[in-house]
Amino acid sequence: MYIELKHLRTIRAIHQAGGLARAAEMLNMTQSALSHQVAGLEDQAGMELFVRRSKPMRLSAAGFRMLRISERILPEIDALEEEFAALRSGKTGRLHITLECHACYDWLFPVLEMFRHAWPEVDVDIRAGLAFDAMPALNREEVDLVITSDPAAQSGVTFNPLFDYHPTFVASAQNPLAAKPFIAAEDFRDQVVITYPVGRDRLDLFTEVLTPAKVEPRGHRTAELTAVILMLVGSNRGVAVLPDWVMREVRSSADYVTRPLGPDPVIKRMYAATREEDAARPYVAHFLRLARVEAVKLQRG
Amino acid sequence: MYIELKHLRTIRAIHQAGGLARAAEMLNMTQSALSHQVAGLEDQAGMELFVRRSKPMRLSAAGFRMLRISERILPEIDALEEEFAALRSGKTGRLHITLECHACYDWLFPVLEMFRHAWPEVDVDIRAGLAFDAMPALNREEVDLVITSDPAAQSGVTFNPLFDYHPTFVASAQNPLAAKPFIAAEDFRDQVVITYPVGRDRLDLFTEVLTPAKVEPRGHRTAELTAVILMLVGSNRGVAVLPDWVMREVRSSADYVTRPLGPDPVIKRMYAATREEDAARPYVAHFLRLARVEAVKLQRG
DNA sequence: CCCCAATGTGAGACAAATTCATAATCCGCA
DNA sequence: TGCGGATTATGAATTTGTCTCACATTGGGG
Repeated sequence: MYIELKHLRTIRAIHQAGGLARAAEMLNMTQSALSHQVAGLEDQAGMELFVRRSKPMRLSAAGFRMLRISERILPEIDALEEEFAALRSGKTGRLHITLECHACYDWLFPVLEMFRHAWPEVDVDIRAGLAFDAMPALNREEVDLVITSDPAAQSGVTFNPLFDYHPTFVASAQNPLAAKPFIAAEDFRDQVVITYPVGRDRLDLFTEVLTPAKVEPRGHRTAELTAVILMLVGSNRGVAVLPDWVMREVRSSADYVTRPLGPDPVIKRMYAATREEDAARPYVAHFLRLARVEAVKLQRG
Repeated sequence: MYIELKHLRTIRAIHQAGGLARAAEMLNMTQSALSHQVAGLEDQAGMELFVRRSKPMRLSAAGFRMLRISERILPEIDALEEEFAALRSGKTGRLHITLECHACYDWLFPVLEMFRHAWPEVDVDIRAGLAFDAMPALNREEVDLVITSDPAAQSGVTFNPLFDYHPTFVASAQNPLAAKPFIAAEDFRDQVVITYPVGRDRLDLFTEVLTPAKVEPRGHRTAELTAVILMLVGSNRGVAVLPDWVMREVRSSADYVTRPLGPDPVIKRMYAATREEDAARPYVAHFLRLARVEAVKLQRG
């Protein structure tokens, strides 16, 4: 027995219109077509859905059950169609974000807060756990936006610059390196470095400084949270390299020193990668604008 | 845009099977057919419901929304189909009852109580208010069973006998008529009669006694409830004619007297009218059996 | 880079839905 | 009770849609 939505619409229309002929008009078809359709439906259902003893035909008991189902289901379908219309017009959609930049959580949350307020219909989420190969996930539409500082050119993907930052050295004021005006690769040889627990290829300290100079630090420990890293640094259990804007609170503290990486200061750029098709969506554009503004605020302290 | 259940089933199948080819197999069609169908659906939706960048194709964000709707709606349809199967096999159905016999409420409720226990799936109801032309309503399938003592032969309707009863005179022990062994039409000429508030053509007192004898009682007042009628009779405000079994509690009371209508005692038969097609339904047959058993119990007191 | 598996495409076959024309019913009214 | 209008049913022809077959195309893994 193959009920279709067409049948539910028919049942509802005949009930509402109070007769087959009027219902046919309502559904933009001939009375004959509807009559054939009803006959087919009753044949499939194996019972009469209408009472024909009286002339404008009416629903039978079984027909009423079907009507009740119709009245529950058809509005849901209508809602789906509306939702699709909204999707097409760009008023709604999905924005699932993943970060390759571990420190960026601090900066992302306020952005998302503002965004959700402006686009309540958009399905926002942060997808942790697949940060390792974010770009393929972007391609497969598992996520819609990747925060990354590594713009590996790729067809179909747009890298939208967000802001520039300096990977910056931070240490306890007690640390001997506090005496130096800038920090070079060699300086890390007898230091314990503290990083996020991710691969070296995704840590500025390694990609920009240590790996090119082939320097191995004395020790390496990891911490999930930026605040924990700074705490460990503050108690001189190690040193770290973090984006400059992460240290906005620490810079004014007497317990810490921050130093540029040198001799030439390293400058990196953070990007929001999106699929090309999505870049045109209004809410994506709005997210990027919000992100840039928020980043500027952060850097100014 | 015309979404159909077919499409919802397709979306669900492709998601479950994890690919179009396997889904096609699951739905008993060729891969090609499903491909065409999906293309048509996406065309109608005006957007891609699947991501084809990866090889076994997966749902896109929009596709997932449709999947969620599918998972809400399809089980309801399955439930409807099961319900229809039950209707066909006679395990379930509707039993809307109307009474032409006003006194029968007292007797019907215990029957319905037992019936609901035995057939919980059957939609039972008592339809008041249309008692005036119950038989046409039976024909139009507005009700499914009519309790009546007037078997007006009619095509398509079966009258199932339930029990015989005597319309019986009841009066206060103070009433002069208490002295008579039986009550005749003439005896009512100086009495106030108390009846249910329905037309005379549906009151045994009139149809069987007064109207044939062309006797008009001194007065006529009405009451909705049997208990109220008996109360009024008890305080000698009038006399009444009710089915014998209604008086089971009153007969043993010293305040009342009950007398047959005479000289020849009137015997009437109560019927349950059903449409012929319905008489075969198992739950209808069961209801009739219960009704007869209960009636016997009542008459024995 | 090639091959396998998965998906897309186009033409023709087939099935289903629709229409047109007309018949059969029912309803109300005189 | 019979008549006219309204309502539904039916049958054949036609249109529309869906499926299949055969083959092209495209990713992904070795």
